[in-house]
Amino acid sequence: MNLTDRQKLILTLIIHEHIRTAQPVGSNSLVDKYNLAMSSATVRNEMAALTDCNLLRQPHTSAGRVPTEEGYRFFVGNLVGKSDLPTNTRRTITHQFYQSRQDVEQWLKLAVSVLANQSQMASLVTAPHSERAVFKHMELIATRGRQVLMVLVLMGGEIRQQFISMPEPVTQERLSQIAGQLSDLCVRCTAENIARLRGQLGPLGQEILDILLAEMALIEESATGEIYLDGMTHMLSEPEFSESDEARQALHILQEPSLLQSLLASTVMNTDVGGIQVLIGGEGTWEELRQCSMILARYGDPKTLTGSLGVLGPIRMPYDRTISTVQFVANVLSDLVAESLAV
Amino acid sequence: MNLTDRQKLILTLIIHEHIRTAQPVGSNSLVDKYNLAMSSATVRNEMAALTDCNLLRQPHTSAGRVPTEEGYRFFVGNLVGKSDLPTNTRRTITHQFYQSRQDVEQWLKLAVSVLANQSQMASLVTAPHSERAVFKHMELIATRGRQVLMVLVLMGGEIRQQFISMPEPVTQERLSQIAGQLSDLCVRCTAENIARLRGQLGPLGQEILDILLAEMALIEESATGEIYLDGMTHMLSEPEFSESDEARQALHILQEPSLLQSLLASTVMNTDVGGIQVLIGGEGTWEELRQCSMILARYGDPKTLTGSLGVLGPIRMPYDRTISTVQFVANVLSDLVAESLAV
DNA sequence: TTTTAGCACTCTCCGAATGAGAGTGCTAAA
DNA sequence: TTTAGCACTCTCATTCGGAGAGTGCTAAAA
Repeated sequence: MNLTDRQKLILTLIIHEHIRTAQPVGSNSLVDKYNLAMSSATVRNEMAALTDCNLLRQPHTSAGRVPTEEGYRFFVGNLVGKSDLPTNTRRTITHQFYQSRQDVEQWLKLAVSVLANQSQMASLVTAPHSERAVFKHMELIATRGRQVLMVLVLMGGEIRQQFISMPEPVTQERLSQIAGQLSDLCVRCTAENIARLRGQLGPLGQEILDILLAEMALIEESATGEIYLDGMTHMLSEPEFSESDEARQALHILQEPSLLQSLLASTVMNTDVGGIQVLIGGEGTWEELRQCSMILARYGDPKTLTGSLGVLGPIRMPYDRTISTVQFVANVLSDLVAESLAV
Repeated sequence: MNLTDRQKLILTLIIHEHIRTAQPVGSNSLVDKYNLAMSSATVRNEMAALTDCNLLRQPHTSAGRVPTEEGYRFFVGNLVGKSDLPTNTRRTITHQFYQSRQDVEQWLKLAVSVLANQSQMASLVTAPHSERAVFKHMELIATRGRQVLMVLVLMGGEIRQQFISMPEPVTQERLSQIAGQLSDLCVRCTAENIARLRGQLGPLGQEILDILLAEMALIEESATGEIYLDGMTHMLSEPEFSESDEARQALHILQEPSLLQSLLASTVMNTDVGGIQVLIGGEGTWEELRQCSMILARYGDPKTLTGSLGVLGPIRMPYDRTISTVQFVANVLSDLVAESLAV
């Protein structure tokens, strides 16, 4: 796709103008608004050329032009600059993170809310997660009746918990003893190694071992950590979603964990930490996202713990600013993860 | 409000018909559809009377009638029967709960999803929560670096956890020792009693004690447990929310935890377990809910642990069926809580 | 060769006019 | 007390006719 500088300029301006107004952009209004040093006829000729390249599209004869998905893709790939977030915005965000409790859950909630507020779109963050589950420590805590909470800590620092129901009430002392014993035996072990312990324990220990194994298998299977969402209602204020049926489809993808996981698995999970992925109009694969774009990034420590985050909005979104925001928040989270990994 | 039986019948039929069609109901179509043994003129007279009582309303002269909020309130209060849920629906729901893991979190997620699916509306469930926080047990678990997870169990079985950041790395043995010591000292104590221990511990113990106290204060302050939501997208398919602006306002209330908590606090929290509260059109207080109704209930064990649950939908909702559903799910959850309280 | 002025043409988006349809309230008779 | 009949009202969908915005093409200007 070889475009002249003037064509690139005109494409960029049309995209900016369309993002601002959500309306088709005409040659006259473009020349007027940006004081271009050429006539509207010239612009019209260039527009016709861009339309031939499939970068622009006319909703109908005698309407202005609207960027196509391909147009947006070209814009994002070639024309969008590395616009940094304003310094004071960055400071505000950083400040919020340092003010919050030193607590992964708090960070993630804050991150998803910052993304939603800054971008005015729907946002998501997944908790950091490691592919290999290596045992570090476990606790068993009596809650009430025969219900016991099992807390499992993995080497990366990831935490999982699950309630289990004992066949009969067990005292906290006994639970602590079993947990201590298992912790000693299993430390630094993967699920396979732990499986070899079967038969070396009492009946109660055996039962808990099985649950532990099941949980570790579950962790290794699952592609992501817990999913946090925010800003869903922002979608509803965009004009393209005023017919709420369009919005429903897109929001449905976010709210259905299995759908969202497979979406993430086939896109951003293949990206390196620090990289950004831009999904425009569902890219032909995701029917429900035909009207939407997503900007996704990966954060964390590549070797140990990684998670995904991103925003979902209309195709007509301010890509430069949004990409910077996503990138910045991803970096902040990566730093926080690194910091908490360091002793 | 004294209505003749015939007026009650006509009001009921109009409400049913309006719920079905979302349209104003006219006298002729009503007589036709239900084969009434009276003429449309008679119906018209009764409709005029009901309009005088503020139970019906005309969107404009020469349109049919639409129930007013007051009309719905009268209907719900006086005319709606105790329609039980169909047996096989009840069986399906119960079955789902018994198939799920014995885990409070799983139960709540299932409950909120059952409510959403059965009612085809937005639904919410809050985790069971007790007003008084009485200490039962605590654990401290090293995760990574200086991050430590504090798990706090209250007498009712409620669990809270929080990450804390130690000034320097601490071994798991030391943490377990402190946790054991504190657990022994604090068992069955309220926050005030625990506060008296200040000064009787080493510096590290002291620090953890302070965090423990802060957490217990937080628990006593908070009105509800964690909030689970589901079915938000159902709202968007109702015709009254096709202009998505209306939907945004209502969904916003659900997604803003503080708003939702104060809404619950001023309504269903005053209800006894087993009771049902129906909020129609925001009841003049909740501007954002002017177009909505909520059906709320309280579940759990009145003395120890209670939570709220309910659905949010358009005013024009099938109250009888929805009330039964909410009530049934509340009972199921109450049973599960009671069962897990029993040893 | 490139740019631009001019112009005919196209398509959407109101606003007004119109008629069909549904529903009402009133009156007078059953 | 109920009902048939009727005049009246209001919405809704349709049609029609500019006004406005924008295009593509052509021929002249740079």
